[in-house]
Amino acid sequence: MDAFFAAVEQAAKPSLRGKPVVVGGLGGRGVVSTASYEARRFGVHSAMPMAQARRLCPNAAFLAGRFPAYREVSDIVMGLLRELSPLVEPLSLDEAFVDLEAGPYGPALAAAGPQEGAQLVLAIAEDLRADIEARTALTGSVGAAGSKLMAKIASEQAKPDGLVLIGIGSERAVLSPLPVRALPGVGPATEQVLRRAGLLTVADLAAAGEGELVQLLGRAHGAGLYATSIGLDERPVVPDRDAKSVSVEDTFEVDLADRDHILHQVDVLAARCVQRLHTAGRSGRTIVLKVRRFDFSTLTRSETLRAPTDDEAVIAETARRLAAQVDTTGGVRLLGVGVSQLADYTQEDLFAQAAAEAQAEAEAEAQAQAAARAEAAVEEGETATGSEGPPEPEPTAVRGEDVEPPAIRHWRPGQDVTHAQYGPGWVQGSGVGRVTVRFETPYSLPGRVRTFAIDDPELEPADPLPLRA
DNA sequence: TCTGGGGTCCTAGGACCC
DNA sequence: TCTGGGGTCCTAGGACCC
Repeated sequence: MDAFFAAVEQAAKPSLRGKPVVVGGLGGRGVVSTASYEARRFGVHSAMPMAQARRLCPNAAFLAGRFPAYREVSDIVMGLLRELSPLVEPLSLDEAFVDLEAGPYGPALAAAGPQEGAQLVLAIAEDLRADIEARTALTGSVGAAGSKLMAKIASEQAKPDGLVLIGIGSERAVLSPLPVRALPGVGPATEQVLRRAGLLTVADLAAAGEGELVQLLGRAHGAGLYATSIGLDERPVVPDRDAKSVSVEDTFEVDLADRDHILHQVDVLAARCVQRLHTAGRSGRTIVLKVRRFDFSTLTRSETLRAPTDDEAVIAETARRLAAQVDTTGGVRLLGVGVSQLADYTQEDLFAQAAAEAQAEAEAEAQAQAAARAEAAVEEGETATGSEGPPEPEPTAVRGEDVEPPAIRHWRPGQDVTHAQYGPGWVQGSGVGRVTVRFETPYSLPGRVRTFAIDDPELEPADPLPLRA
């Protein structure tokens, strides 16, 4: 999808169509998620600090993201892709690989010669783009080719609102003149290494040979990049990848200096992480704490438990223990809590959990016996919570902590609202006790603006409207 | 007004084991 | 007695992607 978040905003908000729109973190430390093409003309791009974006393009609309709305659109688009094949591999909310040969067009594609095959693929892709536009009011771009690698490159060339097919056999001709940076997996660091070795284009990489690239970049990266440079990519399209980790993190508006403050935030993050873990129905063995200090130096500390857990108390306690190990003098800019080594069950799966704990205990006992000769294990702090106990892990008591008292209403730019008298609209801005709302919908003409007191009882948050009625 | 948040994969060293 | 060799797990960090 083209400039996805910004395009959703423009589709939802008629007054923003054709105008620069920047979606991202609006706080002092925010960065740009997506800039509309109008904003890109001013030099605004993803990952740029929001402050810089405001300097470059002060007249843009700066909006906080509305992820539920983006997910709704994404679901529609992914659904259209799944009509083309069961093998759909999403890369993000707005991008996916589709293996057409595995779908209803597979037999026709297999039977067709190269020319007819290409024509058929182009026809499928144009139909898809039309369907996307009809269903979402947004434009998408399609890259078609014989591998993920080339399809990705084709889609880059197709943006915005385009379609590019790279024919079988023309891979190397397309790749050769590209700068190395155009290849997936080549970021700033790799580009520098290659540039110092005099390798600027993909043709240079192919000419250098696998040996030299491995020398420069290491085993996996070097060999992978060489294969890429000659257009070799056999990776299958893999749908439904299971997540391998779950994490949450927060950058604070002001660095945290106080230890108790830091530990409290670790608790808050652990609770959010566990929430996500529960939603996913997973548990994990390794707890990771991430700390970014005042000077942007970033470190992680992790601890692997004997068995997977999704218990908030265990995860929070572990994260706090890890936090106690790091030097936070000077202040902390970001904290994160994550869980990896995920397993497929939750605490509700008592059988599975009991089995895992029994096994873990058996292993621990075996280890203890093997180590019987050695010194008394001092470090054993892990409470062996007996799985015999009353199997009643109802999620009752733990809740209270993260329930905040109803705060003063906070209106975020871009947020959907509805007014008892004026109907649906969105927050254009707020401050000094007032909130400005533009009353328009995806299907209306550009609407007009009205200002209210922030606690106006007639004004309420609302759900996003579909982009197509 | 410097630099988000959620991920993936790879490397490298040390522990530990056979 | 000069300390092989390989496999796996754990930890920490870094590059990269959207």
